[in-house]
Amino acid sequence: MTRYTPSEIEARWQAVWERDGIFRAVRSADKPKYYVLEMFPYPSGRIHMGHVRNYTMGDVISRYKLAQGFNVLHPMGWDAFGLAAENAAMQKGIHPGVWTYQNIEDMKTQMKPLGFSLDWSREIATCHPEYYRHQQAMFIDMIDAGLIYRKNAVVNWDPVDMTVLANEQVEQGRGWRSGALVERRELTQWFFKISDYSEELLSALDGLENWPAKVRLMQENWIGKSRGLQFAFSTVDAPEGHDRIEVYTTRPDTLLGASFVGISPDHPLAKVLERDDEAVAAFVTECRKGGTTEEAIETGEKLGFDTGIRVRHPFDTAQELPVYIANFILMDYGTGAVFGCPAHDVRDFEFATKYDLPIIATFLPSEDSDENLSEAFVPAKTEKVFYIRGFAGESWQTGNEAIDAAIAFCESNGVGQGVTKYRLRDWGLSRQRYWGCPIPVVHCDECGVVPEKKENLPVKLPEDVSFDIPGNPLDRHMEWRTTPCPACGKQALRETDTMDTFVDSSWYYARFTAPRADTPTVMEDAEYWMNVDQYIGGVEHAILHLLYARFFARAMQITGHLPKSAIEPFDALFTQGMVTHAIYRSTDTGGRPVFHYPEEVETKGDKAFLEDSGAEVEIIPSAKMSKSKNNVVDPLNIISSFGADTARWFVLSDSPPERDVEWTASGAEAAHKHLSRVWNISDRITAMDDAAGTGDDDLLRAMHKTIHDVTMGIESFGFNAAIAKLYGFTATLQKSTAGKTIQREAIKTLAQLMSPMTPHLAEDIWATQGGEGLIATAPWPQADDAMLVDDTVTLPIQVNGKRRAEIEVPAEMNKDEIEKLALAHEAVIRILDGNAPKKVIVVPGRIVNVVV
RNA sequence: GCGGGCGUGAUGGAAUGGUAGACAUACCAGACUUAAAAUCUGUUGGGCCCUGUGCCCGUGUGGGUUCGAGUCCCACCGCCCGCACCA
Repeated sequence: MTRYTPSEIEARWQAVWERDGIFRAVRSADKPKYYVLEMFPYPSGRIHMGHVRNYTMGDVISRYKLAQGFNVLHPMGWDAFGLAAENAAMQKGIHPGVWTYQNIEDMKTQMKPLGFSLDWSREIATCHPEYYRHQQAMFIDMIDAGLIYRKNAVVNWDPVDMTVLANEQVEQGRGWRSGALVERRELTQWFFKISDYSEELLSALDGLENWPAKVRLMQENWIGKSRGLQFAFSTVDAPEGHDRIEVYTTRPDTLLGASFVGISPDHPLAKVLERDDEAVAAFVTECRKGGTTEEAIETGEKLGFDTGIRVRHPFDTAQELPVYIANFILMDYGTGAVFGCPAHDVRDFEFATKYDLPIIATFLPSEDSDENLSEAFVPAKTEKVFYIRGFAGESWQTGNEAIDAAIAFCESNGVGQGVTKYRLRDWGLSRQRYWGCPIPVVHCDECGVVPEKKENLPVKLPEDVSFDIPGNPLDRHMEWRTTPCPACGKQALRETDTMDTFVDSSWYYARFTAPRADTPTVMEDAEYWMNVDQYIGGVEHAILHLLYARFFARAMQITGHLPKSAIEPFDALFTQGMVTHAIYRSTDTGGRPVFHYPEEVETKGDKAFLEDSGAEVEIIPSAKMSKSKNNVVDPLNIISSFGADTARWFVLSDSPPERDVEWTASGAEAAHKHLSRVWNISDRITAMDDAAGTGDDDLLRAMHKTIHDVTMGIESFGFNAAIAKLYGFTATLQKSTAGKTIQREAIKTLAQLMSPMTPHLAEDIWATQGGEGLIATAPWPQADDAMLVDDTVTLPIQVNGKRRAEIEVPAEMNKDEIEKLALAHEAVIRILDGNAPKKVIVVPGRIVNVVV
């Protein structure tokens, strides 16, 4: 009897895999390729259970595909630029580069014991000049291709991180990392022309069948396509140059319900008025402030200022509408001006009520409805309504029909035109930070903004910087900044902004296909390895990273860095859930909450007690692992006490992969127990003598069913269900009295089926039982269809849909005979009580239903 | 507000429209043990008559489609997520 000692076998097999280089990906024309990628980590220095879960899922796929004979690419790298490194530099006085590279080393040593099937020879770090020099080269190519431009823009300024944020990085008026209230600043910034690809990025979503519908929908909403009418009101008493106000509306069918025109505080007309009128200036200033105060965001009070200017209604020039400056109108959507139709818009209704403007219904739910509305009437656009002030189409029609008719009518009468708009803005990429990829341009007094020459790349970050003063140290580094102009050779200054770190992660998947190449990519490699067949990561990247990466693949195709076939870089996407843990809380004498680490707590049933004092603590169920709540479980502790295979098995076993899984000590122990049990079975089989046993056929049938079920489970990301089947088969094998040869075949197959999840244990059993070569490269077992069908099947008999009896029949028995048998069953006869059945439904192999 | 998802035992969760609760946890009982741990075995949705190889109810609530619904359709309730003054 030997003992399962994961620490010993795991290290041993990892060494063998590394020695044989079996996970090294080499291009090969005669093998189908499979590219599996997990979202690469930020090198914080510590791996956590979320990493373990994410990379274990990828590893299951990778090992499974390898066993199926695919040429698998499964690389790993580091999303290594970012603010945390600078914060560490400020707090601890360590250079961001030193901190980052040390963290990478630390995390690698923590990841290696998990035994992932990674090709470490392709490792990349985005902060390495060998990575970012290619990013700089592509940046220059993209400027040439017109995909990047510079403009003066009002930007989101994070006053804590002292940098600009993209619109996507502002959440409810706050910086996504710092949580600080974002201010508005006007700066000259670099932008990717992602908005030019709005339609393309939207319509291509349809082709991403193997993406979660949820993610596609989130992107669709984010791109925010709308169809509407753009037209101009002519003004009365307006300042010069403003004899027209362009507006955009998605509800042109409500044009006859217009009662005011609203313009943004940032509208050009508002800016003109602001200059000459103190009251306007005061109001506009208030609005700008108001946009970012917490109170304004919460209450959302609609404020307006009557400019005194009037506009003429396009259909009836005698009708004049007032022009308000309103705080809720955004300059960067549509034209920065709207017409208000209070009857059919909740916000306009609120505004009209406040400023005593008319509320004019254009349509009603029925012909006899009251025209005087007490609240805005906003039915779904697919609902038929009755138009009392329609001007195009039928009286009874849906909103959509009316909108189409209204646009057609307006176009043919010279009132504006139908326009499609998108919510998606261009992606501002400039960041006023040190630890990022330098933007490779030079500012020359003579030549203006000039891209650096490609032969001068990389523009490397200077090493000698200090972080004792807030702001970007590059600004202060005159020696680094001063450089000859690439165009005229005169002394000029480098750009000190660096790129948003989302740029780094927008193309790393492509770099992995040729990680050491002198060019950003190599066409043959990209053509062979792209696309990523399976991408796995957190749903938190559903919009930002995945949208940027999709855009970047297109931009790289245009600039000749990716083949056309790779413009949608991720064929299949899987978004996995988090690892959660209960929180253990007590209160101190001052009534403040105290959070206890799981290892300080002993659980008994549904109660938990502190190990040292025995005091009971409150259990708060399942929350995301968080340092502030002390509900973290360190993977390293789990590996040292149970082994990597246990950690891997457990994170897959308890919940479907797309959902959160709660880490529990008992669950981890159960996983470990199970692996020991498998080990012991293998041990027992080894010690068996060769005498014939009983039930060989039953064991083989169970084995083939398990092969079938587990294979299906892995294919469909049903890892938890696959594991349940493996538990079942283990129990069967444990009790089996079959002969040694058959049991040996069964344990070897079990090891193979487990090998994607618990590769070390599987490898060891394989070797012990005389498996050929490594289990990692052994061909995946095939289920024999003939073995999946039993000779006899148990059919439940229902009467009126309720189960009443069971019969055991030969599998190939025909319907008529089954029906006869079922009707002859005593329970059925008793229930029928002499009555003839109305109908008997026989589903062969499934069920019999007798209808009375 | 708009969009989407999900509601199944004490718990995590199984279930191509076909025996609801697989598998695991927890609990309880038993074997082994001086004892404990470990290991192994067994029970566990609720109720009724406990006589069964018995009957009734049961997948958030109410309705519908179907021979048959956790699964499909409609309405409602609850929870979760995304977006949000988007014209």
